[in-house]
Amino acid sequence: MSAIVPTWRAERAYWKAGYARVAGVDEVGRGPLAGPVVAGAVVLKESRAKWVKALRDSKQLTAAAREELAAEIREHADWGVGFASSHVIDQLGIVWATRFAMRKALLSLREGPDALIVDGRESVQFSRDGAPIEQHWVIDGDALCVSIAAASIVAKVARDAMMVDLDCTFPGYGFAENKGYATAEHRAALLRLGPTTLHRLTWAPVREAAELGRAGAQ
DNA sequence: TCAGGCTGACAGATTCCACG
DNA sequence: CGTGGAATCTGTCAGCCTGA
Repeated sequence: MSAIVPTWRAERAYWKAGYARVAGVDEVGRGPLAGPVVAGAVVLKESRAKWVKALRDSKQLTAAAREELAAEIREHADWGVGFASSHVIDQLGIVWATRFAMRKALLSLREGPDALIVDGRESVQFSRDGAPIEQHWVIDGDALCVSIAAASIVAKVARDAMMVDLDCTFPGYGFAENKGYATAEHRAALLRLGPTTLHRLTWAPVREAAELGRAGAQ
């Protein structure tokens, strides 16, 4: 992994153009077999520019560093998270569920944003009070853009906490460790215990486990 | 000309291995 | 021990190609 450091370039361009509240948006939890997809939205202040040193792609941070940064973001920035359950993912598909979670994250901000910097490839137009919001999509944005990196950290920490809680509700799958991802242990538990309401039934490994469970029961 | 299929690029993440 | 790269898994989408 090259040492790419996120920059304020996109935010500064918007600030210069008169957009005061620029929200970075990112989602986590697209790949797992179980659990929700979670989106984060963060509006950073220009005065917090020192964060550029600490903020990186959430995947490149240790869990402790993520927790620490998430606490700082929650204290000093306007932030929100949105969820789309596994049921919504099965109903809408992962892409629309992701957009649904992003919309909820934006709605949970204290104030509506003037402009958005969104991780990914342009796929949807977000709006505020019925009017389209100025938006800029950045591929690999969590590694390139500070606001998106902050949003990815908030979303990741929120989702991890949720999966730890759900580990108590659905013991035996190791959600606290695997966060719903298809580790060998999780796959083995899926075959042994069958899918729960947390599992994405449209995902092939989950569907196969459900079918094997049904065949075994017959 | 148009519909359908294929391919590659993109998103999320984990695991394993090599290297400094 | 920490870091980085490759391979792996999931799904969506845009663009190109092919055949009717």
